[in-house]
Amino acid sequence: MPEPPWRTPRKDVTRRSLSRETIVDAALGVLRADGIDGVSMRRVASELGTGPASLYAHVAHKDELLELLFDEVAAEIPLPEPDPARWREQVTQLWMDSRAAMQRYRDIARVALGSVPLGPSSMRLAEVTMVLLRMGGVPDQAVAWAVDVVGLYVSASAVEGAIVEDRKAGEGQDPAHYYRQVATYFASLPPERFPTFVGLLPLLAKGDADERFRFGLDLLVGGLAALAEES
Amino acid sequence: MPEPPWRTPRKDVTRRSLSRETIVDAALGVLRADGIDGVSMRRVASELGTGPASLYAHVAHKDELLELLFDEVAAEIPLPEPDPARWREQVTQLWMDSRAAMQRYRDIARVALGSVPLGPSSMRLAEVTMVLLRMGGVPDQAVAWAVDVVGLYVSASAVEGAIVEDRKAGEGQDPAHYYRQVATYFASLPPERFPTFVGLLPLLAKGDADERFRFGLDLLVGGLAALAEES
DNA sequence: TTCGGTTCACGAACGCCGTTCGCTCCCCGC
DNA sequence: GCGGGGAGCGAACGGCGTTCGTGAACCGAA
Repeated sequence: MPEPPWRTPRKDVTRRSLSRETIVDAALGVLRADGIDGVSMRRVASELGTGPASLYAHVAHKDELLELLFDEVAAEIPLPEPDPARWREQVTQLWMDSRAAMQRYRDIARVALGSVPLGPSSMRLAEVTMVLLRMGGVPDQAVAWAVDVVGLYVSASAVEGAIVEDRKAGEGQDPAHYYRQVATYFASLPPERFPTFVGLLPLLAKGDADERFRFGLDLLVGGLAALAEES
Repeated sequence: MPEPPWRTPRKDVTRRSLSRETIVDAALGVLRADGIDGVSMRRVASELGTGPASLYAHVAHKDELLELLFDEVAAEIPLPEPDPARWREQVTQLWMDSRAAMQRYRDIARVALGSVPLGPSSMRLAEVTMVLLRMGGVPDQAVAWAVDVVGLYVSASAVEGAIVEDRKAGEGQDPAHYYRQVATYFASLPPERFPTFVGLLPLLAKGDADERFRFGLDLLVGGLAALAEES
């Protein structure tokens, strides 16, 4: 039913429609579609049919929005019911799940590396991690530091994964193109200057991102287990 | 000696004055002064008395400039003369030196996490790392993956260090202000929801950045050494 | 020595960005 | 019924990376 033309047109959008929640939801959508660089105040606002200024009533600045976003992702990480007999398996799984959750949201991990995550879900994650490690007999000081160290490793790995994923999809259409480029570069290296590197080339490319992540994770968890035993 | 006013004024800057080297030098200066966010094409150009367009004759885009910058920093990392008897000590030192070099240039480490460093100095670093690990008897596949994993950890730790450093210096003048803020937040956490976290609070704050970095590094190197022995 | 071509320098502009200002208008409590 | 506070938002500020087109400087050939 069209309005008579002499009526002053009213916005059909219900007023008071914005909220932290709707904003974060919209931002999550943009994040999934275009990655963290796509998440601009303007873009999120236009997704909600408004301008960037409107967001500032609900969010102090972009960084705050990004932290809310990260915590939303952290909320998706499944937390285990701590079982003393399987602590090692459980921490490993928890951290693999953390990385997987970040990977699902492109390069959201960059947020974690650009600030100390202090949201409720991030804190719960830290709490559960500590419980598991303590249960395994890891010394308290090591527990405290391990949360930090492993968080760093998991986030960094997720960031790297997102970059490679983007590079594969970027500009060209052939996902293998990026690998071929790097492989060509490596193959062109002077063997007399980089003998070991060139010698290990086939092994460098081996394994997918998950395997390589798992390798580092096992080193860290193994080290923590060793600390637990010697104490 | 002033010019007669009827002469068309000439630029007193010698033409052909720009080069990759002068640009990278200027950018390094900005980096030290204002961190990576201060390094904009405009800022670097104005440091050289010109406009941003002039840089594009020597550098394809900003990312390329940042990679050149990173490699310059990597060149400052002292490389050891490999000694089989001291391989473990030497890798540890090498990685601590890597982190220190990045720390000297604020948040340059963000560049390493935002791309795979392939510059000559970065490659030399990888080569030497591999030589040391192989010398220690670490299995080849582990050597190949370890370069990646440890690089991630070192860079991530440097990024985190730079953030904390910036937060300490940021806006307020009191460096302790930031710590007090975080401590207050932690102290306000409900102990019934985060019992372990709150219980370990004193230990979380313990140790400076170097000690905490060293902790994670020892976990990784220890894990690699264990792999070396069992093979 | 002159002349053409190539290369570098660079002013101006395009289309983004985060954030602020100030105005309008709605909703809630009185 | 009404006043005040807060949400919504158009416009603007100052910054960004990058491109385009113009012009000056240099170099080799004629």
